[in-house]
Amino acid sequence: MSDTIPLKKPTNFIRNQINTDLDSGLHSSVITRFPPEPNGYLHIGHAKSICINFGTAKDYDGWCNLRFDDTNPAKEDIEYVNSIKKDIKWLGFDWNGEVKYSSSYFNIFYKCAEELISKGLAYVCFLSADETREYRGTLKQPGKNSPDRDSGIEHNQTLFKKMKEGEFIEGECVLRAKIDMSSSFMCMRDPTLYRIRFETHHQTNDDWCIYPMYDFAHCLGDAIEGVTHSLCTLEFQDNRRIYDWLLEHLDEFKKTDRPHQYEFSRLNLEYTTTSKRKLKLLVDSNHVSGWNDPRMPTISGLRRRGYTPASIRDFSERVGVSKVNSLTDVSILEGSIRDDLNAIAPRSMAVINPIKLVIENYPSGKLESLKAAIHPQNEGMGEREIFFGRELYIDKEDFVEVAPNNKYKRLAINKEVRLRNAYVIKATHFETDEEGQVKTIYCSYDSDTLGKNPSDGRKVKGVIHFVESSKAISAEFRIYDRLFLDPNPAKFDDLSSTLNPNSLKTKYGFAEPNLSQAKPEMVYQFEREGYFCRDSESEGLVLNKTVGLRDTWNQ
RNA sequence: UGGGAUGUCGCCAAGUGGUAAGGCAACGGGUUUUGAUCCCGUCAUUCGCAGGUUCGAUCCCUGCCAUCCCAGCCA
Repeated sequence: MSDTIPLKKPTNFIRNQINTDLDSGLHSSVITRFPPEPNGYLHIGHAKSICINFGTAKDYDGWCNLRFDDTNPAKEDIEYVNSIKKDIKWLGFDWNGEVKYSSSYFNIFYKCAEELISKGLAYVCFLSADETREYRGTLKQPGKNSPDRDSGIEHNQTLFKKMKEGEFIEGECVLRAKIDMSSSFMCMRDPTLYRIRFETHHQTNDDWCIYPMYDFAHCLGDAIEGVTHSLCTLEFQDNRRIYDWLLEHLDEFKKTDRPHQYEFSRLNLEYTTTSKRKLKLLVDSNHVSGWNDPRMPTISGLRRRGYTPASIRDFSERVGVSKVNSLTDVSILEGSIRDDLNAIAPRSMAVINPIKLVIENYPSGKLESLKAAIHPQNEGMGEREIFFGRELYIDKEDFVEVAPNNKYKRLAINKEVRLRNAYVIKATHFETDEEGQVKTIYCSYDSDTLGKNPSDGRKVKGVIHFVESSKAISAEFRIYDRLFLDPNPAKFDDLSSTLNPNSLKTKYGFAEPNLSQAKPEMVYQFEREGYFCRDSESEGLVLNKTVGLRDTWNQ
């Protein structure tokens, strides 16, 4: 799956729009952009947006710019620009040319502001933040004009220059567009274009003390870069009015092929949150070990958990693009990762809840070296060496004293079962400890069943996995579950009431000896258990469970 | 009577005046030294509701209903 391009392209409203624009000749190429604010780590929701922006551009032989929307130095940090670049590359996308920054257009933005002022379309307003709010009116009542709204053009030119020169203190005044204080779109009631911030910016240092607002900077950045289709999420639908207004009122950008904004619905995934604030809370309160905790829906968390870039791209395609508010079933994500991993993950055996099994008719001291396929459906992946001897470990879950019904396929007393890649065995008796827990299982094996079925025609239905005790290596298994109990944690202001106390279970068991060579983030399929990858932040052999195998076994 | 959006199978999601794609999940059956994979099959007389236009509507019109977004000098 990893590198195959689907023959059938998905159809969605964005592609329909692009097709229309290409057919009409409005645009001859497709240019998109992914515009993260460097104030946090990327998560699965961003991944969807990345796939849409980069993926769509690529499919149309266009390109996508990576543009950091860094207009608020108070909240942003270089740390995030680095992690964001890393995550996008890891997902398998390349941006066009150099990384772009809104901040590198600050000079152009400033000139645009001057143009607006000179056209009488912007003014410096001295209302306080509180007064501005009062003047704005409410959803049902119109606002009222600022006292500064009709001050002269030249006066405003001087004032704006003073703002830039640092002659006003933070909050003393702002530059506002002169649009319509009675507009039904709140964002059109003379929106703020520039505010004063005496902050050092990670790209422009102390060059500026005035910073543009998102609504002002975004459309201009798009226009400067020649973006054709500016794709964002639904909550910006109202903002489209200011986006269009600005581009229509600036001489340089009022062109028929100017950018247009289209909004799609953001990703909501069951049992997870994509709220940066809530994610940060989980980290700060130590409910998780960090931003890359394998339970986190961050790109770095998914990566550490064993998700592959291909699986995330596939997931993005499976959920599609629309304008409907939705809550996506986790099984769609799990389906994507299982499909990818099933195709590429080397097979291995590991015992997570070990219990000793002794083969009484197998010679003591004998150790056999056996071959096992690395991938049963892909011989090209070769074979691996596994060991077999008198004492093995099997999983507690694979043994009961008496089988509950005739569909039961695991080990029970007097029942035969195949040891995966090895012999058929039959359990004879077992020992328990003081608490009555099964401690050791004794069995006999049929020496004539290696690589073949019993010659007398006996049918052995069940297959269980094992690992030879002297060669096995100890391993820690981290079994993850959803972080929240409620499928829609967005409903909760306080997430603590819906936190899943069992989102991490640690088990100590054994793995095949060759697992000692496992590289971090390399995913294996432990047969009958699921997919696991070696943890990238731990010293010993720590295996993170990516996802289990599909389990259709119902009693 | 603020405005902007959205409502198609349990979850995503195409379609659009000609009689409902696909994926996930689920459920049957087959293959199988992973209860996995793979294969085959089943799964919306119906498109939020109610009217209307039409030979014919999920698609057009009208009216309802439900949900989401907007009153940062955040993005």
